[in-house]
Amino acid sequence: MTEAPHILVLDDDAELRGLLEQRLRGHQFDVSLAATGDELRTIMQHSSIDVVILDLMLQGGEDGLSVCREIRKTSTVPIIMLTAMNHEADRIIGLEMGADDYLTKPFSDRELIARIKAVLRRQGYQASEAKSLTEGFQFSGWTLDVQRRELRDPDQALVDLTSGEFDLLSVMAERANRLLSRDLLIELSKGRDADVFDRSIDISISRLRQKIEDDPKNPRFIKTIRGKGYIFVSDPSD
Amino acid sequence: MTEAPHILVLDDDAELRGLLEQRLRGHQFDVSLAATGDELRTIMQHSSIDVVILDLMLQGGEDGLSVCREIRKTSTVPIIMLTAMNHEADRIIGLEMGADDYLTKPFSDRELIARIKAVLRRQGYQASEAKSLTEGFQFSGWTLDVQRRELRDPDQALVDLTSGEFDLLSVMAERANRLLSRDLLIELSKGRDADVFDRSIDISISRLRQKIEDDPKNPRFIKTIRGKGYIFVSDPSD
DNA sequence: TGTCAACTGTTTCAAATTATTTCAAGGCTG
DNA sequence: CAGCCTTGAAATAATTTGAAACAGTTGACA
Repeated sequence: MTEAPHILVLDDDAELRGLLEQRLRGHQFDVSLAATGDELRTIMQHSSIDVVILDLMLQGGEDGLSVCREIRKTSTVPIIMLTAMNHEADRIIGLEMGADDYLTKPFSDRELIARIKAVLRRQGYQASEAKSLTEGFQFSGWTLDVQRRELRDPDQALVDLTSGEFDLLSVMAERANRLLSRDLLIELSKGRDADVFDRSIDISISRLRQKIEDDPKNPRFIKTIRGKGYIFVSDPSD
Repeated sequence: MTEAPHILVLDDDAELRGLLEQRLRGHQFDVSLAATGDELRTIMQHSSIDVVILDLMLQGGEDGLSVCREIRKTSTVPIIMLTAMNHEADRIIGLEMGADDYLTKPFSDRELIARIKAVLRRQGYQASEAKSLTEGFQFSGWTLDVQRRELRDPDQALVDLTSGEFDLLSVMAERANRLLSRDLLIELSKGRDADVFDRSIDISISRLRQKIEDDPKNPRFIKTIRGKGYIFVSDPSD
């Protein structure tokens, strides 16, 4: 029996906070509320959060995007942004900053719940990301075992990855279905900052594709987003 | 089980308002009423609306078209306009302003209900607009999977789209059956403002047509509206 | 009805971006 | 220390995109 997912809501509007709390509890979620970025930080340091709901527009010096970016420095928790306007620019910016989905105000309970469940499903929710560290990742029959540092294909055959390739794949699998910039990938997988002409990630991606893609020219898993980076598409649904 | 779609009616004629409310409720819709643009704004800010029904002719400073345009700045909710005259110009103007359909007064319940159901179906009614980001779009047997960034034709064959083509098709599918200006398309799909002589969208459209239209010279999905822009028709009847 | 200007469609080509190969430096193993 | 492996820089190839040019269409207006 899995426990209820724990949702953290950051919004400076007390009324909306209360409303969200009520609705989410009604749908069997655990809920924590924060009015400021500081409160959010405190809560995240002390409890295990499964989804963060962030208002794009906060009063005071803060805004949702910088909070989002900050969360992303230390966590891969799914983030859903709330936006006032349904403007596609918001979407692009939000997703580039590392949000997983967004919702336009006003929204119905139904919509919100659907999105929460969708991001949880997409991230392969298993009781608070505890699984990823201990057991690894699964995608379309493949298994990435972080402990043993082994990758197995759908026939359970070992796929020989170099250390660097394994690190890159881990980092991407851990952030599946998100846009990942080259800079971020270099930082996360190679532990150094990228300089302006750093294209080493392209080479690593290319080598990884040769090993895990059926048809490396038409990759299923590692998609290129021109001008932005890459997305590792995992597929909990099949 | 899905909730009843929520219809918002804006009309300054109290009698017609009451009549519409009664009829719509009789057909299992949720109904909200507004007599002025201000009322409409208030309601839209606080509840999640699935269809707006707008009278083209309002008294006072406002008219339906400007209200329509204003709604379109922040929302993709389907709009049905009511017009007094059966004049083709009205229709064109209405579509230009972003309406999804229109009805000439007088009209029967049956017609109104049919139009409402039609726009809901066209938008792929599924808990308002919640579906788009997480699930994707379907049109005439085709499948656009936003998550995987893949397009499949009716035979489920993968259609190879470039990053830019995919983005363009996504924003068009998200706003299917609406007039989309070049400027809007550039902003939404390329995330930048259009220059005066920017015709990059034409080229992208042309390339997209080569890939998804049976006969690119007589496109079924992507229609050109001379002097205005393009419309993505999600379910061409011919 | 014919003409013309405005508008749209398509091709061509070059710049920008991404993919892959080649190769050498450095690391690791035996 | 020789041989093999890994990695990334440099070079090269391939792809994507949009500007420019040209072709085709449409509709206004004489």
